[in-house]
Amino acid sequence: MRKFKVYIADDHTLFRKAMVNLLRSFDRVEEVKDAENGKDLLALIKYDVPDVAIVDLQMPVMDGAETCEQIIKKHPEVKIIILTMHDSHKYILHMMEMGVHAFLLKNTEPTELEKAIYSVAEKDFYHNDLVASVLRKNITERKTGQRPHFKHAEITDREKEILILICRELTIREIGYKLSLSENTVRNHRVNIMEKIGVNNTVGLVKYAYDAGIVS
Amino acid sequence: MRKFKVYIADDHTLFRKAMVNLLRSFDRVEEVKDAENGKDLLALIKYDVPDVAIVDLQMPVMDGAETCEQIIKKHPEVKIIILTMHDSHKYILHMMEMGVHAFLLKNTEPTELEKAIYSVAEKDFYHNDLVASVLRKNITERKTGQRPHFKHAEITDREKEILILICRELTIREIGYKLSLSENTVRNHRVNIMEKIGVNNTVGLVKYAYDAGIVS
DNA sequence: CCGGGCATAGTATAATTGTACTATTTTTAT
DNA sequence: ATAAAAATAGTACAATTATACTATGCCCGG
Repeated sequence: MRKFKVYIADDHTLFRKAMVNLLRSFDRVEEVKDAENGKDLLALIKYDVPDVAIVDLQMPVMDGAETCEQIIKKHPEVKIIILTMHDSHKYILHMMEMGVHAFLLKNTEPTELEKAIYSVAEKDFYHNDLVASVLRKNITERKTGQRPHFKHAEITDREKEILILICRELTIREIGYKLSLSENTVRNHRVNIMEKIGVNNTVGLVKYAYDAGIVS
Repeated sequence: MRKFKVYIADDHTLFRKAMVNLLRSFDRVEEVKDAENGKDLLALIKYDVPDVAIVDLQMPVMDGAETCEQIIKKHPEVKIIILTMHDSHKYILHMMEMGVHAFLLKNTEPTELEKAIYSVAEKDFYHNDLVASVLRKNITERKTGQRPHFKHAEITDREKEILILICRELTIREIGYKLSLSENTVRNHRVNIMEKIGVNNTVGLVKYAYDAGIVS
């Protein structure tokens, strides 16, 4: 039986350290390292490549999506398991397209995590209910034509910057002033974000920002 | 050296189970039980009273605040440690008044958690930077008169109901229709919530709901 | 039985957000 | 080098939210 090297990135120290304990208790995990954000995880990987990387979607400094993109680009042999708080379909689909190997909610059982680790390491993908529901929903929506064809939730850096300021309770005017932009420009970015993530009001924006780990 | 019984409530199974492992590794912790929400925790306590209860602030079914209120009322001898994701001052102050014994961010070191457990069990309160900053900020705000005197963040049930619907991206009109209320009534509730929690726009509302565990 | 908080509902106005476009320049990727 | 994507800025109008009040009936605790 092969044994695996597993790295984990999560900004919540308590959770992360507890997870390290848990992972070490798994029979076929032989080495565990942890990082508190995506950047540090990448540094670890550069130094020594693991079999599996467990990445929290919600992280400051470098969020889960960006981290995965980097890992896949530089080390495609590393299998990635995403941990997420909420089963927000939008970016899960996006990340599946990116080539992530598993998605787990933070309220799964430890044994399921263990299964997922072995599955991605050996069979490349771990298929669970979360993934199934995302796929099903995507099909349904495409069929009924709701949210026409799912514009990818690929927020640009500028858009992310503005989203963060929105979440700091700044108005369009204040953001314009802060970034030395016309109010119209800010408004346009705002609209573009809303279209990309498929919402139509402020509430949707803030929820997305939370769920995607853009704000914490 | 006395040893302690510790219970933990958190809806994220992975985190909770990992925490159970961690807690069991502490020298002076002799027994650990876990519950996935406030209700279950109360049931456990009813059956057998622990020395310390660790409660996640963000929980569905019965949120942290409500859970603590119940514990303090029925079992004042149980020491309570609140775990919170974000250092949102507002309800920390409120919960301090309620008589909670410690506040820890989820990104503290395991050793600090250990210290906190022993401290609350023996000395009744664990004082850390988070608590200090909340107290300091409260003093400052009272002095400068911002947010006049801190109206308690005690959202009523009706208000909570409306807040939840706001977070589901419903407009005032839609909420009014859904609850068979006048739009004006809904608007008034909305304003009252905003005043109670000290925000002045939708973004603040949604962030509060997230941080307080009212929505997940 | 009385005050206070709560839920209800109203009026009126200001401010901000949401929708729907066009258009120019800059940056990026092939 | 060129096409696509991103960032910039604009106009105009509709819809919603935010602010600031008044007012009434209800229920609960002292």
